[in-house]
Amino acid sequence: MSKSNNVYKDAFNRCLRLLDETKSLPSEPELGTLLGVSRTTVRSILSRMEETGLIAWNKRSKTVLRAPRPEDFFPEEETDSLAEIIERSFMRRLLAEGAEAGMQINELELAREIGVGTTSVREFLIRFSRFGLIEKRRNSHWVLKGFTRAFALELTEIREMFELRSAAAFAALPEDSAVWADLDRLEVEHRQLASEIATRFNEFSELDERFHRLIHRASHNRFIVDFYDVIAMIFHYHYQWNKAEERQRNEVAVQEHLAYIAALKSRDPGKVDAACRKHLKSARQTLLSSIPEGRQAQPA
Amino acid sequence: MSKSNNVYKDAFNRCLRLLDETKSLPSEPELGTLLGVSRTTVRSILSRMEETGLIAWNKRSKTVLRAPRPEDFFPEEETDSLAEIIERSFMRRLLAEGAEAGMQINELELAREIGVGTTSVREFLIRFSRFGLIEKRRNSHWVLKGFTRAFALELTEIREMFELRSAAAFAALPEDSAVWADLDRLEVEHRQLASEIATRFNEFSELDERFHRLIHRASHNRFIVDFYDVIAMIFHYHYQWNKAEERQRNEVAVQEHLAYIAALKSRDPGKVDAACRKHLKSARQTLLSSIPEGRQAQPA
DNA sequence: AAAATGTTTTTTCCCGATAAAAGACATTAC
DNA sequence: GTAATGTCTTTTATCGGGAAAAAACATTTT
Repeated sequence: MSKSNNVYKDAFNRCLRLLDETKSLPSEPELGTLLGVSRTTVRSILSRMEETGLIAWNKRSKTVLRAPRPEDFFPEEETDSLAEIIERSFMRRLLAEGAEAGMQINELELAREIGVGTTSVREFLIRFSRFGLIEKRRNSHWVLKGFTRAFALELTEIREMFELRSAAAFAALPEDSAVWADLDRLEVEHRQLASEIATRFNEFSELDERFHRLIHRASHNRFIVDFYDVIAMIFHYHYQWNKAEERQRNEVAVQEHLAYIAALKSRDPGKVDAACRKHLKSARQTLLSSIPEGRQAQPA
Repeated sequence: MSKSNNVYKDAFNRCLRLLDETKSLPSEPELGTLLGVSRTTVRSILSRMEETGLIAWNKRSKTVLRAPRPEDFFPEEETDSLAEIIERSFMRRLLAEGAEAGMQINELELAREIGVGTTSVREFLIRFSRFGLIEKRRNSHWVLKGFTRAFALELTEIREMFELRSAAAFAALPEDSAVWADLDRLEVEHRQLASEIATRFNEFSELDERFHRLIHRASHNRFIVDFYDVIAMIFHYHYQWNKAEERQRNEVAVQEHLAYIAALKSRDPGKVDAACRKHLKSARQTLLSSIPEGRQAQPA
């Protein structure tokens, strides 16, 4: 078993959802673009859909025969890529108790525990290293630096530097730039979410990420844009395992975003700076307050 | 052949140079620390030294029998790690003519060309991706973004942001911090180099890196410190293949560094900021002027 | 002839295996 | 009894191979 077919399975599931909407499927290249996979994979999907009686397939005609049933779908867990599986396992360990700074990370042990080859674990660790949480000793093990208070402070320092600059660049964008329409759409989504915050507060994370990425993109600097990956990763996992006060936290953040959006639309540098600072400050507070006090770096 | 023994060969060569200085070698653990390798490797080295009549080895006594001869050394090219070999080959391609933005990068082709396994190339590309010059298409090839004017501008933008902040932090460091002694030493080295610039101008690169790293370290922020890797890599390769006006360029830079050092020692924030800005500005100019005009990003 | 389908080739992703190197444990020397 | 040496075990670095997925090429359909 050298490579799982999760790409196929995931695309198959997504394709099933398309069946509900139409009576017949489009051409193979079109489906490929739609699903983000190659024609090879599209044809595998169509083959199986034909076999299981979902469609009748003859060259260009792909007629839907019946609606998909729950058992037609591949199980969710089989649609994840190896990288995602490894990332999740690793993050669970990292944020769990007992993951102290200075700890060694063993590729072989990780691989065995997760049930994957060492190559995949190595590649993951190399990719992950840019988040600043682990460090490699040449020809030897990785060292965990730990999700410490220091890490959070260093992260937010850069974030604030980058976002203040991006926000200023955003506000200076010409009137006819497409970003203003994007911002308007995000504003509407924020208002909707604000009005139903009691039930939909957990949808904030995703909106938050889209909003900040839009702002960072205005910097037109790949290093700033890429750095948001670090922030997004930390927030994603950290809040996934730390639900305390989530609702109230998000309620406050939505309002801050709305003020921030208003400031951007005013295009007044002073107002933008103030609104941005205010939001970043409370974001930092939230992150810091959720780091256990005991989680300190060990002396080297 | 699964792994080359370049660690051993490199450490062996370095150990040979130690023979000149002493009549007998220290203990195995001590040698290990000195050479930065494990005892296992130290023992391999000692074995060979005994075999080739360089030392007499019996338990604790390791007496030097003769001075090392040129033929005792392993060839230089056998002491490089695979990662270094791949990096050099890749950078040569990248900075050569014809490496246009948008070009595809083929792991298999690279591996065959360099004569290594695909795994090593993959790992290299993942590590290299943080430099912002290449980008991965999921389940598909890498795309070259190219060493363009835009790249240089984005890089220097961050560099300037980080270095101004680091320099300010540096100047604010307490009198008894160890960095002031480090700075003094660097100042002496700068003065020495300045006085012999006509013959030693090519030693500037290394000094430059040590100087800027010292400053960046004052930020106490891992993201700032790590970002210097990007700068160092670009400067290293770029100047290696671009020797135009090297002497004059370095002569100017040394003087700027000396002014910068003086400003830091004055601990006057205004002076530090001015000296830092001046140096960064000329560094940016130098980098930009050396990028061929034709090297522009292609429309997506 | 443009765009689809059918077929073949190439590349990516991932595993298992193996030598190099590190690390751990046992024993000896000072 | 500390610190070295001697020996054994584990981990890392790297390759080759094979299935999944992409990409390229050939053929047909509209």
